[in-house]
Amino acid sequence: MKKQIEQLVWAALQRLAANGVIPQEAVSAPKIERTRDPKHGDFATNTAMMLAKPARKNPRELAQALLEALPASDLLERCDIAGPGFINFTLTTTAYHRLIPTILAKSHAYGRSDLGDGKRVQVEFVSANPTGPLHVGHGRGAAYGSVVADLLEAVGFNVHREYYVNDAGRQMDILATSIWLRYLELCDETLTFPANGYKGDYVWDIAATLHRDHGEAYKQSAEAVFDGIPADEPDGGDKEVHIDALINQAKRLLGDNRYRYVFELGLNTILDDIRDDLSLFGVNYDEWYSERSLTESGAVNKAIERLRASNRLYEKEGALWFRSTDFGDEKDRVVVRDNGQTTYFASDIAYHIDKLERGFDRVIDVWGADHHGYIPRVKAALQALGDDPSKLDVLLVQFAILYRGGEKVQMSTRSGRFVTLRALRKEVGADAARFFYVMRKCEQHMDFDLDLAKSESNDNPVYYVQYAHARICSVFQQAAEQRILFESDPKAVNYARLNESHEQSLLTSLAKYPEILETAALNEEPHQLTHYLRELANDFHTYYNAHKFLIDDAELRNARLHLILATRQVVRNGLNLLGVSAPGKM
RNA sequence: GUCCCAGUAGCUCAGUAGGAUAGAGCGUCUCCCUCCUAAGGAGAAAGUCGGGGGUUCGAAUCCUCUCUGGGACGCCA
Repeated sequence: MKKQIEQLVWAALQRLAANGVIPQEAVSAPKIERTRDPKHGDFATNTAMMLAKPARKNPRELAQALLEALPASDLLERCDIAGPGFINFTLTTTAYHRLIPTILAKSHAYGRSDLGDGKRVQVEFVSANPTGPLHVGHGRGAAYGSVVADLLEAVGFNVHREYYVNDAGRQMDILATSIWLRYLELCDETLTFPANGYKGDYVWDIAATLHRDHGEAYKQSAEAVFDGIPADEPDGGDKEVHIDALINQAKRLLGDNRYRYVFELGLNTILDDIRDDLSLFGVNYDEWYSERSLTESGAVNKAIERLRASNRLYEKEGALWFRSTDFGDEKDRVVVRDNGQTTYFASDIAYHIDKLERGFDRVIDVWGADHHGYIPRVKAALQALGDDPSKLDVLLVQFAILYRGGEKVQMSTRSGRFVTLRALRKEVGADAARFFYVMRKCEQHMDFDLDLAKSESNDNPVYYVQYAHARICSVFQQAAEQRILFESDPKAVNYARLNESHEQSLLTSLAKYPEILETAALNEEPHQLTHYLRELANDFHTYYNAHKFLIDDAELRNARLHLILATRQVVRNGLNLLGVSAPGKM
């Protein structure tokens, strides 16, 4: 509907420009918006006020000229000039009534568009290190990223969903070593577990698998393992030095093959768990991209060589630095450490080059807000290599801070004290969790009150929206049970009978849906959709309380039933995009 | 110290590519089930949009200064 008005105003502007009323160069796409107050009609534009200055005319006069140039349309009931020069458009009720059969015909496709023109967009999200189960912080990125991806797809982008698997690097070595030490404990060895090791129960589980499958084939005495290892932090040492020494010891004592086996066992077990967890959360990927593959394919070295060739690298204190300050970063960054190992940043450069080489028109990274300092250096690297950094958009998701009993819940993967996404899902359900997560703008800090989320109270807006859907289903259930006749052809219904104000506001809300999808998708703001659904549900519940649908007047009954059928379709479409179920019964 | 985010009703938050009288939910206070699910609805009270300047026909929205809170600033990943 909005688009149609836009086209009308655009045509009028062209006509005025052709007649020399306004300068051609001042003409731009008119801004049409929904009015807040129904007294102002359905849509309004401030175009006349915007053009008043370049046209050297009084805004109201210009508005009048614009109205006279407006092509005729059966969409419009009337157009008025109001206030300082607004033009208000009031649509005919038939325009709204026509919406019902349109929605029912389009069904699940109602609201979708081809705005994105099939452009290829990659959305990378979650990408948590596979060193432990996902926790509730990852959950927000998962819900947000997947809804953004779905929204973009709904407005016509070709979307590729990707998880970057950090399957190389020191954290993974720490995990492998932690598993092995727990395994030794299962072999009745007595040892002091390192302060910096992974202490979660899942580490015990993986160690138990190793013990069950291989008995004591991986056993070494605790004395041998800790021989010559510098002190841990509680004993006055450095925990980082301590754990690094233990990693080296594990590699030496186990040998390459056996160490690799433990490492892979840990990686695969946890990755499987993450895959399973996300899939049960309604989050699915097109690709799981391995960090290690970048090293193995030589992509990391190639990226470093390219930087070297473009003269952006220098050596200092034994390390190799990238001069990111040339591109606005605060300080230069290391790509190869003094011990010869490439940094995580080096892999990330290679990864982002690879993303652009794969031909995406746009690349979206969903990161935790703690990574914000990381953006300039990645963009700097892309720029240094002649890529277009504006193709990369990084969306930062603020942490969800958990509260339990009014107290902040401390989280740390390493210590094993965290609330997993899996636990949250089991407690509050995937529907409520997803809805909650995307209810807030991503850059907004979020207080996630576990007690509130756990209590299945009616405070939870997801129930409110789902209830609207279930209620409509229930009406049709009743109609069937009472053998009430229902005209099955939406085109054979007399919608002119819908003249209650409740019906009008419900129709207005239904008409807004495509507009909401568009702005929610283009601004990467899923919360707009959750708010919209709440309003739509509110319109329906109000209507439900004010009027009865299963009435004797067959003509009116059919009109009303089709209206709520269309409403159900839109509620269902919206919930579906959020990855939330639309139950037929509650 | 530098950077990022936030500050709107008692609480949690929408609204910000400038638009008409700033909106919801929760909480509080009144009402509504012989009626398609009361997990609902109707109504009321509640605001110096952190503060000061500026830009203009018009500012919660843009600029500037300032106050307050949260976070980030490794040859970690």
